[in-house]
Amino acid sequence: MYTFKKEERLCSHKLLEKLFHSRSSFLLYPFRVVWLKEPLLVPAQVVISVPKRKFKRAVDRNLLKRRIREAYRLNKGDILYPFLQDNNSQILLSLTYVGKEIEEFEFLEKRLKAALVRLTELCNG
RNA sequence: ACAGCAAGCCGUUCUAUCGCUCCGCUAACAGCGGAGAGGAAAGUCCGGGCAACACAGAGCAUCCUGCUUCCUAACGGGAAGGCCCGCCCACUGGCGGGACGGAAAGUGCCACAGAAAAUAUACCGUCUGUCCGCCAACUGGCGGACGGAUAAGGGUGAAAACGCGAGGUAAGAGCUCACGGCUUUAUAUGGCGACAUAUAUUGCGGUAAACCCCAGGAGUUGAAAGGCCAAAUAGGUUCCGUUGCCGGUAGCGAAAGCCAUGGGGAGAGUUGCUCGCUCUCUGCUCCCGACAUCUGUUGGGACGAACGGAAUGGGUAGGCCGUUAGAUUGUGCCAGCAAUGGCAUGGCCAGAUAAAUGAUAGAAGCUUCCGGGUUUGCCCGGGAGAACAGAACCCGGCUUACAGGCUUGCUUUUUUU
RNA sequence: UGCCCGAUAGUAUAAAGGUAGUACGACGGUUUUUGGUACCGUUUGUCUAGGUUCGAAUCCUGGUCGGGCAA
Repeated sequence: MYTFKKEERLCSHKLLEKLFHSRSSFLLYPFRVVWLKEPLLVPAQVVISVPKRKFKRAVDRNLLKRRIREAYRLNKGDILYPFLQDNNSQILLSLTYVGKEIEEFEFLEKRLKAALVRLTELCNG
C-alpha cells in the first residue's frame, strides 16, 4: 500500500492543462492544493512542484520534493484512498509548495495530513 | 611542537524497516538478484567529437587570438624558458605577478592647471638691436616703446621635450663631447627560438583593454540538432509582388504538325555584403483606348492560374533511436627537465524525461561544548555539528563555491640536543 | 537543456574616458486660518570584485541578479 509508482504521478500535459484551468483550489500553509474530479484508472494522480523563484538551487528543490513525496506516500492510504473508494471517484491533485523556508519532514507530514482531510471535506461539499 | 602560506589528494561508513528508477530471470503489475550523482555534476567562458544545412571561386567587411619553443584531437588550456615589474634583500639568489606583437606607417585624444600637452604662437625670466628720457661722462648704468634670440631656471600637472657634467655662446639649447638610460638598423659570438653579450650606427612624451597596422585563425546552427513510427490535418482564408519578350523564330518534316539551344527579363539559393556561380519560371482568358487593318501591334485595366513572399486560421502535444565504453583510468617500467607520450597489466555497466538515487531509526569514527576522573597520554557520561552542492548528448580544459582531514615544501616563534 | 541580452537616486530615463544630471516622488521651509497649488532648498545612486589608464558609469576579465528566444 505504501507505494508510489509512475501511474500515480500526473505526467499528461493535457490533464495538467485541465487541472490548472479548473480553479478549485485552497491554501493550507505551506501547500497550495489544486484538485479536480476526473475518471482515471487509479484513485488519484498527483503532481508535486516547488517553484524555482523561491528556491534557486536544484538541491533545495529536490530535497523538498522528496520530503513531500514521502509524506504523501505514507499518508495517502490512511486518508485519501478509503474516501475515494467509498465515493467511487478519482481525482487529479497538485501540491505546490509556497513556503519560504525549507521545513522539516515532521512539520510537512502534519500539514499534509491536514490538507488531505480538508480535501475530503471539500469533495463531499 | 605550534601558527601561517602554497601545491596536491580525500571529502563519512555500516545496519534495519518502508519506498523510487533501470537491467536480468520467471507465466505474471507479484517475487528474487544486480546497479544507481560530483570534484566541481555548477557557471556556460574556451576547444573538440557528433548531427543537420550550406559549399566552383574571388574580393570587402565582421569577430577572435597575440614573447618563444614544446605538449595536445584541439584550445583563449598546460609545461619549460626569455623579457619586464614588485617584495625580501646582498646571494649574484629566493618568492610573487604580468592581455607581453607594433607608438620609427598614419589618424585621433591628453579634462583642470599651466607659457606650452606636440609643426613649441614665450607668462615670469635670461641675452640683445634701434629709438627716446634720466643719471652721468671709461668701452657705462637705470627706465620706457617697438623688434629679435633663447626651452637653462621658476611655478603647473599624472606626464614638460632623455638624465647629469664639461665645452660652447650675446644668452642659451644633444649644438658638440664624455658617462649613463631606453631605442632603430647592421655585423660578430652563444642559443632550435624568444633573447643575451660586444662593436658601430639611428634617434628620444604618453595612450593600441582609442581607431588602426602586422601575423595567424573562424562556413552557420546546436540534441528542443537530427532520423524513424504513430496520431491528426486533406492542404483552408487574407494581403502583396512577378509573369503576356526575341518567337510559334531557327531547325526538323512531304504535309498536318513538333518545337528548341541561346539571349533578354523575373524570382529563388549561396544566411554579413558584392561580383560571380547554380536552379526555376517566362502559360492562358476578357474589357477599354489608339494605330494599322481582318487579325495583328502598342498602352491601360480586370480575372483567375502559376510561382514567390508575408500574415492568419486549424490539427497533433505520444513513442523509439540519437543516449551513455572511451582523445577513460590505477599501478609498474621506459623516453623526456617537465607538460606528456609509449609498452605491459588490472579496474570501470547511473541513464531519469513534470525528470529516479529518498524517509525514519540505530551504531561507529571525526570535530566541538559542558560535567566528572586523571598517571596530563587520555578515559567516562550527556548535548550539538558535518561544507559546497544534484547527472540531462559526450569528452578535454578554465573559472567560481567548499566544513573538516591528510601529505609535501617554505617561513616565523618557542623548547631540547 | 542549449543560445542570447541587460543592470545608473524610491520610479522612469540621460551622460564622445575628464565636476554623475533631468522629471516624478519623499522630506523640510515660505505663502495660506487649514489643505491643495506655486516658489525655494535638502536627501538618496553608477549591481559586485579585480585590471588597463594620470583619471572608468563608460574599455577588458571573473562573479551576482534580472530578462528574452528556441518542438
